[in-house]
Amino acid sequence: MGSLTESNLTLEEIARISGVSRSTVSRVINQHPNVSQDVRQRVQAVIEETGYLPNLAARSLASKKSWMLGLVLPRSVSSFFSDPYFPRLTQGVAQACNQYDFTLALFLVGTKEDEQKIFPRVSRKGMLDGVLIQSGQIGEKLIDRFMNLKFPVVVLGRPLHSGDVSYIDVDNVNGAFNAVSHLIRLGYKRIGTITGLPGSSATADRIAGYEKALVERGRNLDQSLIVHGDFTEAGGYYAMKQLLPAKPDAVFAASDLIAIGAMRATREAGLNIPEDVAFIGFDDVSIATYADPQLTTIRQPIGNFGINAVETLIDLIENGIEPPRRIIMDTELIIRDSCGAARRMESLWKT
Amino acid sequence: MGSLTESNLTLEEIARISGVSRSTVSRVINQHPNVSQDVRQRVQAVIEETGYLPNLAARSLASKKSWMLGLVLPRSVSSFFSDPYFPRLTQGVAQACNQYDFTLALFLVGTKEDEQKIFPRVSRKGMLDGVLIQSGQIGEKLIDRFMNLKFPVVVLGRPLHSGDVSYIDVDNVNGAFNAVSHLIRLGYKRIGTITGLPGSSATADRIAGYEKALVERGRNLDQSLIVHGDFTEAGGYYAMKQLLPAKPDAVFAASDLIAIGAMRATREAGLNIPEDVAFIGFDDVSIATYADPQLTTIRQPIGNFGINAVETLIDLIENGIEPPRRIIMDTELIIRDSCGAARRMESLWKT
DNA sequence: CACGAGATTGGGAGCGCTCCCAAATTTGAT
DNA sequence: ATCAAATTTGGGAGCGCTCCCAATCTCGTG
Repeated sequence: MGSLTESNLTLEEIARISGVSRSTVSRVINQHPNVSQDVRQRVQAVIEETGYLPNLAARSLASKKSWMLGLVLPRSVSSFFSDPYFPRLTQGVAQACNQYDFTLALFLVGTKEDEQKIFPRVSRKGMLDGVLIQSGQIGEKLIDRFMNLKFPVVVLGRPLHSGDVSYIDVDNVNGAFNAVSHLIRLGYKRIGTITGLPGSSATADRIAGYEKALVERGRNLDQSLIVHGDFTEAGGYYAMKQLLPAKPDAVFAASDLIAIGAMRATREAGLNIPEDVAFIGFDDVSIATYADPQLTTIRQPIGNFGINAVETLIDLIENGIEPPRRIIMDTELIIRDSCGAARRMESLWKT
Repeated sequence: MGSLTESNLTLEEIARISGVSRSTVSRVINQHPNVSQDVRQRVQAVIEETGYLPNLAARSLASKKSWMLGLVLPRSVSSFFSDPYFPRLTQGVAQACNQYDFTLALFLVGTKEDEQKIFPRVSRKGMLDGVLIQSGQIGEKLIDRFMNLKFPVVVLGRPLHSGDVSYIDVDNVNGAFNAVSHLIRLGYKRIGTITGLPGSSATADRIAGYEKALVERGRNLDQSLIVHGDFTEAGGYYAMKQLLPAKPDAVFAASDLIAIGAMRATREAGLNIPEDVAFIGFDDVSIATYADPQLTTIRQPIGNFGINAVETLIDLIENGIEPPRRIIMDTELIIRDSCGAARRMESLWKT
C-alpha cells in the first residue's frame, strides 16, 4: 500500500513501475480494447496496489469531460429548504450521481447577487458536463442561455416556455384531478383549493386538474373557493384564513406544506378536521405523516424523479442532444385520515 | 458581446485581442500587482467585453487549486433528509461557498457501497481544495485518512476522537442544560429525556447537559426516565411509548423531530400537551412551529454554523493547518407552547 | 548623459492527462 | 518459411493555464 506516495502518483509513474508506457496505462484505465491480456493484468495490479487514481484536473483538461453534474436550485422567495421536497429531490440526484460515478455540484441560488453570477459560474468551461435546473422564475431565464451554448440541460419540472429543451415532470394535472375526484367521491360539496406560487407550470397544472375534476362531475367553478398560496406553511395558513369565509367542506392544497398551514388556520378557527373541513395535500413528504390527523395526499415519486433526471442528463451528454427527451411520471393517491375517507365510507355503508 | 465565441475563448486569444502576452492577461486576472495601469484597464475591458472566464480544468491543473469544497454527509440509517437539520446546514454551506466564489460538491453517503468508495472519490487529486465532514460513524472513519494526506478538513460537530482535527460544534451540553433548567424552573418533577442516536458527541453531550441540570438542582437521576432514540420521528414515537409508563410530566427531546414523534405517541395515549406532559425539543427547525402545540426548543444557529464551517475551512486551505481551529457556537432557548410556560407562570402569579 | 534599480512584459517549461499516428510485434494464410 | 493484415505498443503534440526567469522599459540620480 503506497499510502505515502498515493498523493503524487502520476500516469508516468505507474507506467514506469509496470514497465510499460504512459499510453498503455492510459488505455488500461480507460478500458480501451487494444491492450493484451497479460499487460492489462500487470498494470491493473500496479494500479490497485498503489491506489492510483488519475488527476481529475489533468483528465478534464485533456478530455474535455469533467464527470461533474450541476444541480441548480433557486431558493425562491422565503422558504425553500423548509419544504422537504427539495432535500428529497437532491437526495435522489446525489444517489444517481454516485451510481454513475459523477460528482454533484450543488448551486443554491439565494440572493439577487447569486442570481447575477449563477450563469457564468455554472457554464464556466472545464467545470461541468451538464446541468439540472429546477424550473421556475430563475430557472427559465437560464435555460435559453445554456441551450445557446449547446450545453446539456435537463429541466426539473416542465418549463413554462419549453422550446427544444429536455425536461422531466410529474403528471400534475392528473394528480390534482385524482385528488379532487377523491373528495367528490366522498361526497364533499364545497371543495376549495389553495394553489402554489403562481407562475410555475406545477401550479397551473394542479389548478387545471382541480377544475377538470369539478367540471367533469358537472360542478360549477366557484372563484371564491380558489385562493392563491406560495408552497409555504405560512402561505397556506393565510390562504386558509381567506378561504374560510367561503365555507369549504374540503380543501385540495397544492402541497403538503400548504395543507399543514391551512390545517393550522382551520384548527385555530375552532373547526375539526376532517369533520368540518377535509384536507388533501400534494407531494407526500414526511411531514404528511407527522400531521394530526395524518394527511391524505398525492404522492410524487420524488427520489425517482431525481434519478431519472440524472439518467436523462447523462444520456444527453453521451449521446447528443436531439431530439429533446421528455419524461412525465405518475402520481399516486395516498389515503390517510385528513380526507375523512374512513368516516365517510362508514356513513355510506349505513345509508 | 462575443456570445458565440464565448465558448472557446482562451487566455492566448484574449492576449491577442488586447495586444499583450498571455502572461500579462494572466496577471490581470489574478490581480497580480506588476501590471501598468493602462494595460490592466485595456485587458480588463477585453475580458468584460468577451465574457471570458479561465478554463477551470486548466487552471486547476496548473495551480493545484480547484476552488471547490466538498461536503460529506452520511445518510446514516433510515432518515436523513427527513430531518430538516441537514438541508438547513447545506444551505448555509452553499451560501458561504457562493460568497467566497467556491463551488460546492455534495457527497451523500447512502449505501454501503457509497461508503466504500467515498474516500477515493473525495480525496482524488485535482478535485477538491478541502472538505467538510459531518461527524458520526462514517465521518469518523474518514477523518484520519484525510489528516494523513494533509488534506484540509473541518468536521461538523465534535468528533468522538478528535486528534488534531479542526471542528465546529454547538454547545450541546449547555443547550440541554438550559432546556432542562427551564423545565425545572417551571416546576416539573419527573423530567424525562429521549436521546439521539448513541455514538455521537451531540447525543452524549445533550445527555450530559440533562443530567447536569438535574444534579445541580439536587434531583436524583432516574434511569427509567432516560430512553434512547435515534433523531427520527418514528424513533421518538416508539421511545415515548417506552417512556410513558415511567409517568414523566415533562420530556426533553434531543431533537425537534424526536419531540414531534413523542408528542404523537402522547396524544395517542390520550394525554394532553402540555397539561399532562410538557415537551421541549432541540434544533428549532421549521416543523417546531408547525406542531400543535408549537414546540419550545433550543435553537441552533444552523445556517451560521455552515457559514462558519466554510470560513474556517477556507482559512485552513489558505493559511495552513496548524494549530487546529475549534469553534463552539451558542444556543438559545425559544419558548413556545409545548413546555406550558404560559400556564405555569400564570399559576405562579396566583400563588 | 550615462547608469543602475525597479517596474513591466514576454516566452519557455510544465502541470498530468488523452489522442493520434507511426513503429513494433504478432497472427494467419499461403 | 513468407508476407500482408491485424494487433499491440510507444512517443509526440497538445489541452489552457500558472509560474519563473530573462528581457525590456522607465526613471531618478550623480
